[in-house]
Amino acid sequence: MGAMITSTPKMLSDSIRGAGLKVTESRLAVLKALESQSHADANTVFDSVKLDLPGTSLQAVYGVLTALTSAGLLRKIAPARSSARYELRTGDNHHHVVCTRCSAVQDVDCVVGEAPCLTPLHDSGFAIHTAEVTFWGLCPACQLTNS
Amino acid sequence: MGAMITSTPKMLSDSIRGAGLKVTESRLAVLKALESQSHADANTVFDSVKLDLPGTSLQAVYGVLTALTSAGLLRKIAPARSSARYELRTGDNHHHVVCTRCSAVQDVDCVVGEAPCLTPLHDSGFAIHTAEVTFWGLCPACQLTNS
DNA sequence: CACATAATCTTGAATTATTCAAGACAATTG
DNA sequence: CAATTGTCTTGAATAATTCAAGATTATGTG
Repeated sequence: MGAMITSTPKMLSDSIRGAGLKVTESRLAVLKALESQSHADANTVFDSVKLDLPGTSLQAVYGVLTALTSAGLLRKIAPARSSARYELRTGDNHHHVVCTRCSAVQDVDCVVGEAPCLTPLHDSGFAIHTAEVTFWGLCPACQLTNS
Repeated sequence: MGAMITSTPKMLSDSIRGAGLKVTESRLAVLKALESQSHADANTVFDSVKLDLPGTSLQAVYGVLTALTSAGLLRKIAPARSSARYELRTGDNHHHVVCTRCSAVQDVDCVVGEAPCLTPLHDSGFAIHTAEVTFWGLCPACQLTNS
């Protein structure tokens, strides 16, 4: 579960280049950060990136996250009440559980396997391209806290 | 679809009181606004409310929306890239389609009837109380616009 | 119905996440 | 290695939302 991917720099470079983007230190660092810590928000990614590249600005991280997201390398999730989170786009079909209290995010596989809820609708008039399922609840740690 | 509800002031008052809250002009006005325009954000609700109660502040609207939401009278939805939207809690089980371009929101019934995707999971360790499905796509109007 | 009390609203300001803009700099192409 | 275009840095702006203090009001009680 949440198996940590450990890509080589070359693999990361290739995926960035393959998406038609220039390969930069910042982009490599952001991908690396998200490999070790999925569902991180911009600020958390920023903190990780700074360890390797102290000169990096928060705005650069925002730019990289936006670029990689629209290139399809990252997936952005934005649950209510918390800042946007990012994860590597693995291609598998999973959803998220978000803690109502501390905003912790965890992956969950689709309960029903083939994701029937995600079947595109044709009667709405919308041209649907994505579906997203978010579960809300209390994470194990917050269940132990009273009130 | 999206059948407009037209409650009497008495009905609205009763539901507020029934939720253990004081009945105020602002709260009645917010509920009334959301009856005629579902999925409105705080600012839109504010504009509607001002028509009846010119002295109302935006902060009051935020307060009312928060109070009514935690009392269970409203449901708050917060799709990525757009501000939070509110709708009357009707008790039925429906989801939302959000336009990727203009952020329009529309209700959709659960594709599979009994909402299997919403079955609480027990293996995640989370105490799940809510599930939310959001579809993303282009609304009919935006499909006509060229990129 | 007047009062007390606690909830609610108003006004004004602060926060947080995120985006914009202009110029400096760096990655790819040839 | 020079040209080009994309990307990053710095500095500031925006938008949504929240906080705080005092004024006001809804509601239960006498």
